[in-house]
Formats: sequence, C-alpha cells, structure tokens
Amino acid sequence: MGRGKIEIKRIENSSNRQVTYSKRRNGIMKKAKEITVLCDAHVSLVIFASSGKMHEYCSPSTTLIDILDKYHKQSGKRLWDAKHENLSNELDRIKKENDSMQIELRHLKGEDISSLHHKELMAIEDALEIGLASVRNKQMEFYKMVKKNQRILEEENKHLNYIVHHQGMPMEAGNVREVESGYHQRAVRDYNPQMPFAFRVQPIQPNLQERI
Amino acid sequence: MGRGKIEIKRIENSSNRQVTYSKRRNGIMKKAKEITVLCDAHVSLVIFASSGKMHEYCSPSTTLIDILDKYHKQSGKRLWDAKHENLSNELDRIKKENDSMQIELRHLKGEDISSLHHKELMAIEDALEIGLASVRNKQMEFYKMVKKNQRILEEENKHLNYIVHHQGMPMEAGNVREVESGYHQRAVRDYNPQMPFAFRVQPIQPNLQERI
DNA sequence: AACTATTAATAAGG
DNA sequence: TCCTTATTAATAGTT
Repeated sequence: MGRGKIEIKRIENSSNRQVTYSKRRNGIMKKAKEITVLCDAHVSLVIFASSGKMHEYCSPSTTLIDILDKYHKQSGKRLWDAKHENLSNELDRIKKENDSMQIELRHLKGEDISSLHHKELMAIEDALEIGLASVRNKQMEFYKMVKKNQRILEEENKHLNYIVHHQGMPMEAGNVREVESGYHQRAVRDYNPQMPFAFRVQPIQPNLQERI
Repeated sequence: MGRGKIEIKRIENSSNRQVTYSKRRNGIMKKAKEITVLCDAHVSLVIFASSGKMHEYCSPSTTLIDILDKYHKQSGKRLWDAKHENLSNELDRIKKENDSMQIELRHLKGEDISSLHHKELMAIEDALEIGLASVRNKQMEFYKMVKKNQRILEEENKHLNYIVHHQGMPMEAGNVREVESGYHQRAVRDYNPQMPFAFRVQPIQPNLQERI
C-alpha cells in the first residue's frame, strides 16, 4: 500500500526506517483504538522504537495492570512473579531472622524456657549476667558522676556559707535559693547532656545505693 | 476499506462484531509483526475479546517481561509494583520490627547502652533480673529433680549393697557395673525426655551448687 | 471461509 | 515532521 510494494524485511536506510516506523506505529495505534471501539476488545499495545523511545496504547476502561493481570491468569505465564521472587525471598529470610530473634528475646526474658536443655539455660544465664553487669556498670558510672557532682556542690556550698556568714552579708531565703541554683547550673554544665535529668537536680536514686 | 465505509463505534450485531474482531485482530497482529521486522521495533500486544479470549504478540528477541521492564523504566508508572506494594510494605514493617528487636536484644546483652537514660537502664535491669530469676528457677527445678533422683539411687544402692553383702552373693566387678547401669536406666525413666543428658548420668553441675 | 468492491494505509517524494 | 499521491493492503459486506 504505497507507491510500490515493499518486502517485509528490515529497512536498511535509517531515515526511511524511522519514517516508516512513525507511520506504521500511528497506523497500529489507530487500529488498536478502532478494534477497541468496534468490538469491545481490551487492548494493550507497547511499542519501543529501536532508538528506545516508547509509545503505548491501552484501551480505556482498563489499565495495563488489569490487562496483565488477565494475561497472567490466562497464559499461566508468570511475568512479574520473577520480580516478586526476590522480594518474597527476602521477606522469608527476614521473617526467619525475626522469629529467631523473638525466641532469643523471650528466652532472655525468662519466657518459654521450659523446653530448654541445661546447656541452653546456662548460656542464657551467662548472657543475662553479662548484660546485668554491663547495665549496672553503666549505672555505677552515673552514680559516681552524681556523687562527684554532689561533693563539688557541697564544698562550694560550704565555702559560700563561710563567706556569707563571716563577711556578715545579710541575705534573705530567696536569694540563697537563687545562688544555690546558680551553683547547680554551673556544676551540671560539665555533664553529658544525655545524662538523665533525674541525676542533674534530684538526689541520688535510693535504689542505686542498695545495689552498689 | 470494505464494501462500504463504517463508523468507528461499537458494532451492535454480535456475530458481525465477532467476525470483525477476528479479522482486525489478525490485521493488527500482522502489522505488529511487520513493524517489528521493518523497523527493529519491540512490540508487545495483548488483546482480549469481549468474550475474554486472549491473543498476544510479542516481538521475537524480547519477552513481555523485558518490555514491561522497559515500560516501567520509561513511563515511571508502577504496574506490577502495585502488586509488589503489599509485599514491600510487609517487608518494611518486618524490617522495622527486626531493627527494634535487635536493639532490644543488644540492650539486654548490655551492648549499646551508653546512650540510654536512667529509666531505660532501670527497665532493662528489671527485665534482666526477671529473666535471670526465671532461668535460675528452672534450673533449680532440674537440680531438685536430680537431687531426688540421686537420693532414690543412693537408697536403692544401700539396700542392694545390704542384700549383696549380707546374703554373701559373690559378684565380679563387671557384674556390678551392669547392675548399676541398670538402676540408672530405671531411675531415669521417670524424667522428662527433654531433660539435659548431663543430668541423667553425670553428677550435679558444680556451678549450680554455687548459685543456689 | 472465500470473494471482491471499496476504503484505508502507507511508500516515495517534496 | 507534515503534505501529497500513487499504489498496495485491509476489510465490510456478500456468497
């Protein structure tokens, strides 16, 4: 259908090929639309030029996903399941990891241990002891820091008290509080900001004392 | 292109529609093949008749998956990612769960605790103490069972010794071993099969003694 | 399914 | 890429 008949084989002339591609692509698109309308068909058409440029047609009232879904059902061919597989495998892997961690967690919390053997119990006990030692060690650090801070405060306090009383400076209760809080702030400045607030202002936690 | 011009609208006559569908479907397929050959194009064509019957064409040298993959890259549209989404979401969710469990595990093992606040440390310590108590409780059960078993064995032993020595039955060393192992087996029969092997034959674990 | 008159697509050229 | 046009290809209606 043209000025001459052509053989159906690759058009070697690049620009001719390009032109023909463009024309025929439009032709197919048109045909696709027509069959859609005329015959209630559902069509998905995706064309890539050799240049890589893409054109597509998908009948209205459907989506490519629908089409592919139906394709999937009818052909039995997998398609994106191959893509799924990786994700699915990873999911399985992580689920297993999750399960074993969950079990380990339970065991460390002393749950579900009735079926464990002696060696396993020992291992858990060891882990717990190590953890406990580490946690208490950390708390000890806090405790020492607090102690030190308090000692500094007390010394400063004593010193100031000395000054106040021996230099005969009259002060009201409110002023004293103000000065004291000033000391607190100064002393606290050196601390790690992550240190719990409780340690900065309040006295030592009573249960820390019991443990040390 | 026929005996008369037709309007591009749904063909109401069902059998006409069916015939036209068949003819035009072949036409499009042919066109698809032609453009593939003539212009080095990659074509994917999927057509569903209103009856639901499917036909497809995919250029040789590619697969539908390849085409869809390229489609995905170029259009940015999701496609089967929509299908993926559930899986992907679940993966994310489980990964998060995983992470938090991992952190909790580390904390219970006394790792990565330097940034924790006092309250958090206390909570971990409590959990560890509970876990430790539970584990030791369980071991205590074993210990008691072993103790009881041993007591029973000792009594039986004493009794048998009495019989052997007072009835003057001469026995060789080999026979004694045989008898003893027989006792062991009998006594062990009452145990939970999950009980660690160590308890069944060997004496009490020395470190259990220290702990109780 | 085959036929064929007619329309539609398009190759070549501008 | 778009227009034109000669020519081929597709196909609607018929058998």
